Amino acid sequence: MVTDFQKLVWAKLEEIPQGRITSYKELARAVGKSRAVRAVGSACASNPNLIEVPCHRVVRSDGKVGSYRGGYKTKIALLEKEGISIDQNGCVANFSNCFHHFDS
DNA sequence: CGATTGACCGCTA
DNA sequence: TTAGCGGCCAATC
Repeated sequence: MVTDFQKLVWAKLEEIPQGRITSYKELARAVGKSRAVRAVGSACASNPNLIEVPCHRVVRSDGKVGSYRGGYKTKIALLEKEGISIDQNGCVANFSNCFHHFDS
């Protein structure tokens, strides 16, 4: 089932330009629920369009890439393909540099 | 319809 | 400074 909340989250994801990333917290704030970070995760976890929707551009606010529906390594591979560098600790190298902030 | 889980965040020890 | 616990919102079983 596709709810309005999910569509809202996915819509925000598409606003992220290529080579940029965002965090679940920022994404939650963008949809008007800054405390619903876990809900955003659930919404993306149920995302049927892993390629169509750039859900791999979403990372944790502490700098780590977090997890991914299609697998941890797959997320890293996609991010590197977008130009994002990931270190051995599973953290985004250019985190602050490539971070995308929403208007809201 | 009620309970549990999950791609998390922030505070406390 | 690092590790652990509780809380939050939605989706899924």
